[in-house]
Amino acid sequence: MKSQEFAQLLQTNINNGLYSETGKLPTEDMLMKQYGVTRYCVRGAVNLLVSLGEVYPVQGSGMFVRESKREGCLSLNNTTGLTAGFDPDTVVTRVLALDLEEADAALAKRMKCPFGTPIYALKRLRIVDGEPYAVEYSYYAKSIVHILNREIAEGSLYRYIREDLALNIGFADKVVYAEKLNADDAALLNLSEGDPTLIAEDDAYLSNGQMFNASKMVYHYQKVKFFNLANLK
Amino acid sequence: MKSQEFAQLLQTNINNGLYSETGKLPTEDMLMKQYGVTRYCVRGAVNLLVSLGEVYPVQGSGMFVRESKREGCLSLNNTTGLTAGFDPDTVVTRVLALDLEEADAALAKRMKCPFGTPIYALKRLRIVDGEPYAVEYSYYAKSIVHILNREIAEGSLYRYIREDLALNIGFADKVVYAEKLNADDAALLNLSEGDPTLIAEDDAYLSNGQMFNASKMVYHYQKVKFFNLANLK
DNA sequence: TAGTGGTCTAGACCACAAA
DNA sequence: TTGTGGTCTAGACCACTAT
Repeated sequence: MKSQEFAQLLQTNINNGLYSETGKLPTEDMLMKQYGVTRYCVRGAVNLLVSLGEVYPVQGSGMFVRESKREGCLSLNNTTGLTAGFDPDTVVTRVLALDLEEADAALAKRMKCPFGTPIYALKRLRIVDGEPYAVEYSYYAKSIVHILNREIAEGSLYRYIREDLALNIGFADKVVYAEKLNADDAALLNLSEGDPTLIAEDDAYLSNGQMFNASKMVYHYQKVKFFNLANLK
Repeated sequence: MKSQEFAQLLQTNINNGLYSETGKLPTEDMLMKQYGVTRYCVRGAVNLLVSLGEVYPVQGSGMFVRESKREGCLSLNNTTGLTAGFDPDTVVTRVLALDLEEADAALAKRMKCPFGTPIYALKRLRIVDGEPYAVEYSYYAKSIVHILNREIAEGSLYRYIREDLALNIGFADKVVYAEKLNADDAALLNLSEGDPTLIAEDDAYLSNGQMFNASKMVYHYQKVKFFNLANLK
């Protein structure tokens, strides 16, 4: 069994509360025996969970579960966009605009591509439980996401890219800040111009380092919080 | 040489632009030869840098530098509070209040400690380049941070805890959101009541899992952005 | 002192990318 | 096909915690 699979197994155990009585995982030796895996595998899996902020190891003492899932918060570490973390049934997406453009200077810089590169430009309103949740402005490189139509845009684009296009999503740079809402976005979010809004800008890359997506999410400030489990060592 | 030291060395090289020509690190074999370290050490170091978002590996191709340091943004992954990432000379801290309290029900819950536990309560105004930057409300467990006075509070508390008290800071849970400023904080930040503000709440733990600090940072929304290098795999 | 996690060695073979 | 990173084995010893 690979470290990654084993990490998934441990994660499932944690989520099922298997270790909640003591708050700690079995020792490395126990895990090796229980699951018939090597120490290499155990340590690889634990390292993954540590870097995800799920557990923390204390030398000489054990490996402890870090129970601090903030309910209803969006994770800053694992997700881009929005669908992950919500029941898909509760998310409705209204496509406000979808165009195929050729990158001008600004967009070329934003997408780190040559001038004139074809780029899909998309504007969506994300609705959760019937309430407007975020306005999303996003761009996708046509060279990677060859086909993008309204039907696809009404679903989870990340699911589409990962599963239907079979591309490996790797990492993202995020910038988060607060701003005053403009009139347009305020109207879409049922808020007033000048109200606060929480903004997240993402640059997303495939695991081979190709940038495929830039987006700006304008969140309803009363409905969205981000959480992050940081390692300060 | 330990993996961690080697990661530090590689990080320094990256920061010095040693790899900026090709954008990639030497191969594992090269690093082993150049620095006389084992593959174990190389891979441990690279894994660290990957989890920090500094590099990304592409199987069969190489290890690439992820150049996206956002100038002037605060990192969400590595830091709590503020001093890290600024030239200490440019940061001035005004202590607005410092009291030793016994935890009431709310504070006991916030600090995950028993009712009545002694807690330092601190309110500070952080000033960067002469401009108000953030209002900070923070609590420190006296059982861990035994002594806290105005003189100490005017400096970097994390430096104090790490270096003077020789404690190992481990990790933090962060929650980030936007809000309307209240009149008090607005006055301190030279903004208006009802303006947006970016809030970060941190629960910080020693590496043995003891919680020692809870804080709420009320940031000037025009001066602060957060960035985060996320791994989506 | 015993238990537990942290580091390391010296190999081997697999999976993927580029030529 | 070759080079590169990914995974793994089977050990050994070190560093820290709890008793």
